Amino acid sequence: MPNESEFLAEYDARSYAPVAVTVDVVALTIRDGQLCVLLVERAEHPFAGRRALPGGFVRVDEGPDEAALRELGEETGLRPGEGALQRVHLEQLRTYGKPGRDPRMRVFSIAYLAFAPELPDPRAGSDASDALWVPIASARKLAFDHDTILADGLDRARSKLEYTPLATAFVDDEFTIAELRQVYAAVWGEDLHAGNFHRKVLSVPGFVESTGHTAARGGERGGPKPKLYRAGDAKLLHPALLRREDDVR
Amino acid sequence: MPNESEFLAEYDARSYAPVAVTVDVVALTIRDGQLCVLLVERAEHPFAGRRALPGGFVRVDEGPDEAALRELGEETGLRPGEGALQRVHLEQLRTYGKPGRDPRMRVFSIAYLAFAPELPDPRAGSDASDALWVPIASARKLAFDHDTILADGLDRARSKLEYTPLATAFVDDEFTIAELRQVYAAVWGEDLHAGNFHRKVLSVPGFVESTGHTAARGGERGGPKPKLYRAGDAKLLHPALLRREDDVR
DNA sequence: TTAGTTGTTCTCAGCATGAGTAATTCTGTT
DNA sequence: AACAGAATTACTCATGCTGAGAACAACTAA
Repeated sequence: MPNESEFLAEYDARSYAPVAVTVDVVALTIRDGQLCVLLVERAEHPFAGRRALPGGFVRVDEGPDEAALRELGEETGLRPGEGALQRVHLEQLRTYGKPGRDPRMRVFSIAYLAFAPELPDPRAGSDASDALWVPIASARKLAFDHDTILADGLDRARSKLEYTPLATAFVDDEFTIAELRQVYAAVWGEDLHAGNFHRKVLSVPGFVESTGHTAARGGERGGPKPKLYRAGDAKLLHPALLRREDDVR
Repeated sequence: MPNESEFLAEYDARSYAPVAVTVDVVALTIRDGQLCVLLVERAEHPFAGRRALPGGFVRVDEGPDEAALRELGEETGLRPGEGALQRVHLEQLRTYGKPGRDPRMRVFSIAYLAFAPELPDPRAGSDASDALWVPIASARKLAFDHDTILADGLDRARSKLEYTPLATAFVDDEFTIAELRQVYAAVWGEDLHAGNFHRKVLSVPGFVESTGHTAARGGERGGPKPKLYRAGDAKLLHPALLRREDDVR
């Protein structure tokens, strides 16, 4: 059996194949009741002028998770550890690595999915000035294979709402049941029965807990002052909040 | 704006960081009612003598999916396109890339999950002679971070049985309801109520379809000759076949 | 004040589930 | 040849969850 140093030598030889590993982030938020994704306009070749998911190289000293959070912070203009950025939920989606997906060289892209409450517009004049929130209906013809990545991310987001309390990542710390319902409506693209949703949310253990507070005022067009809730400690919803069969398609 | 060739030059400079991309496969099958995973014994440094998930480098001319299928074929001794290997279901699990997870260099490993019907033992004397099926209870202390990858794979497999017809990937082309039930029992590690399972499987549209045939003989210890079914065309089970809440934990 | 909207709670029928029972058909053994 | 044990399949029944609709009160905008 060869010794360890011989193996390391063989390794180094193989490793010099020109391979890059990047992260791309599908960052979702809800603005004005619409599900939106964070996109950047590419200034560089290839696909200059086209929109793309924010992303970049994974540095030698960081893991993919850290790289994704860093990229998200850079593009939104929020500092890591800064308020709103701490509330985002980040999870790995999947990795895309077919030969030819980047015309420059072999690139493996680890895609991430981020759920954020309503964030401020990326700061003008900063590095992030080219980033913007785009309603998903308008997010088409993206650079590289980012259309596919976005579609996969939306699929994942829609099904995660069913069996996890992730909808709470889209709203503020204190929220009303109606706000939570609007998250489901925006992500699933369908209206939900207000009464049944109310009953369901309150009956699933650990989904939400009461704050005892009441909102300062009712809805814009009327209605009583709703009660306020915060996220519970459940990681999984039991029983789940399932979509209607026709919508799953 | 710089032109494209200037960008390509900048790219080449960055790309020579010593980075490798591999695939690792969590291949599951059921043998004698036990859920088993395919493992190889490492002959080389590091972790020589320890067991590990089968895997290897993604070649320059292939995508990650192809690489995973090729590795699985090499380790099981089955040729691609050869009978049993065509029936395996293969899906990407997630990518592991924390610095230091491989002591030699920076390695990103794209993990795959494979579901296979009972496969023959890897051929002795072939390249795959060091591979073997191990009951998951005995698959511990694996090389690298493969314990984590295996655990993630099992989580995924268990929850996929709930809402997809993937259990049919563990059985032969024609199977009985009882065989299907034993798949669930083995993967979830709990016994299921035979009557309710029967009713449920037949009531979910597209899960199984009748072949009209009947098994040649009853169970080993008695019982009538069961009817035979084949997998239906559903990709998702509606309504899902949910685990009891206590088991999800 | 009025009209319209919304939060919240009920009611009710339908469906799915978990648990148990029973008829029937086998296999292996006495 | 008979028997015991076991497995498939089909039931029943009580319970709980769901979707749909209705009711009521609280509130906003006009």
